[in-house]
Amino acid sequence: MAKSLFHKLQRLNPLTEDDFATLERSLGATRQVRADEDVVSEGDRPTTCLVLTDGLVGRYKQLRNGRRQIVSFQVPGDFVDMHSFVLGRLDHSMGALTPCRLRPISHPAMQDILDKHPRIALALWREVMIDAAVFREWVVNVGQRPAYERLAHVFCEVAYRLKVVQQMHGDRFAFPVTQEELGQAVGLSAVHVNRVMQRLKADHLVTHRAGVLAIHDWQGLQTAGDFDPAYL
Amino acid sequence: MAKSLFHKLQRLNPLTEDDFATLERSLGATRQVRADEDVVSEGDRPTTCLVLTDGLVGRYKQLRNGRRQIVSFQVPGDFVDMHSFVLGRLDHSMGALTPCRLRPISHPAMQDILDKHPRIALALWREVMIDAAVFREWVVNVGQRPAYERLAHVFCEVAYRLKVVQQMHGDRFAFPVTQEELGQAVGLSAVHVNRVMQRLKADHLVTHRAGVLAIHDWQGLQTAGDFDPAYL
DNA sequence: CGTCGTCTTGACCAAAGTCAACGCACGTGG
DNA sequence: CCACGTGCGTTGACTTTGGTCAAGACGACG
Repeated sequence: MAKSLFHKLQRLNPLTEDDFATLERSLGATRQVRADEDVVSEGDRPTTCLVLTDGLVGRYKQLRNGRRQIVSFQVPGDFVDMHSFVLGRLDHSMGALTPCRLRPISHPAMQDILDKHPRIALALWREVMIDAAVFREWVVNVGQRPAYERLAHVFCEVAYRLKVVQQMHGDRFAFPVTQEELGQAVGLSAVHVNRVMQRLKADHLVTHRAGVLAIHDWQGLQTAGDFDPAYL
Repeated sequence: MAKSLFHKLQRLNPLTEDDFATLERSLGATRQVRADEDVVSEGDRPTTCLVLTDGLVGRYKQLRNGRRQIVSFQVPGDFVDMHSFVLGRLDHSMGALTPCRLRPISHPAMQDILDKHPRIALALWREVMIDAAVFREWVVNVGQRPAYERLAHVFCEVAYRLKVVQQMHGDRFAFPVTQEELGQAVGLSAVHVNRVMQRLKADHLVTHRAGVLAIHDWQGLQTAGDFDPAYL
């Protein structure tokens, strides 16, 4: 069983040995996706739900004018498309930002879990609701905060979520994302992201080098980003 | 039974007479909320879920610096806080933008419905997932679209959702929202909203007067707002 | 060693914000 | 019934934030 998934679910609703055994049985063979490839695409009608076990994926929407907006980052342990189970057709795409590994759960198997394993079901619904909370927070971030706060906030969120699944190592974590992509996540141009990153570094809050993000002043970063993890 | 709720659920997953009877029995006494009052507040731990039967409410988050972001509009027929059922504590507030009427369903009653009435349950989960899709679209809207498109897009969305619950009358619907509030929804200053509204009017797309929004060119508005209802 | 993608920098530009004043409609109280 | 206050919409002048464009540096990799 993927370790991240374990930590994640334990936090949402403690599960029994038996629950985990059930999950393990329901998970299909690992699928690998190369960086910059789509995991799923807008318009797809998947027949499975996917669990991200390794890597970083970006959920995004492509606009007609060519721009794109990343609407969330997904980290290991995330059930990455519960909507496909309920809604069928996807309204957005998900792209691998790094090489990824995912494991599917067929929709029937998912139905079975929801029907017969209430503890897992509750954990899953909690996850869905928290995802929604994350989207709301992103609306706030992009809608109201200036560039500096905006970036600080995203870093806090990702760090916090990675900590839950034990993917933070000390004050640093793997975050091999270009400034272009960062810009697409926070609604800024790559150039502006660049300048703001320099300010964040000058203020001894974070540095981003060689695909790893190091947080030098966690408290300061939270303050700068107006970050409160209550929504997570 | 509230008519909007009926139309809404029929669209999400057709229900039987019996399902509706169950719902009707589960709904508590109507609660009235005056305009500008909060329906629920951040930090609350409600013991009921609420169905909006009349009026318009804005889901919002207040920032420490005093600004606020409206993250969605809720229209009649909406189950307005399913998260309270799953998560307990609210991460945001909901304010009545107009006088509102709401009917509660206690959490135990909700549990009962989800356990024993799979058709209703499915409709509800679809609604939850569509809400999430709306949040995603708002991230896109606020993150990538210029002011003019942004406003056009929100108008399209609200119109579309009101149409579903039969609250559009011809090309117009009640939308008694100040330009200040509109700005809080799309991440613009009230002054800028004002100027853009004038352009929208000059372009014969919409007019907003006396609390009603009239759409003069539905096709044009959709194009201007880069609106595609696939996510709803 | 050269190429490609990303980061960096500078000069300039445009969208949207801010501030302040004024108009207008509505409601309240004298 | 009028005078005034209040909230909202409107306008203008000015500022700021962030966008765009273009060029150069840097670094990984074939």
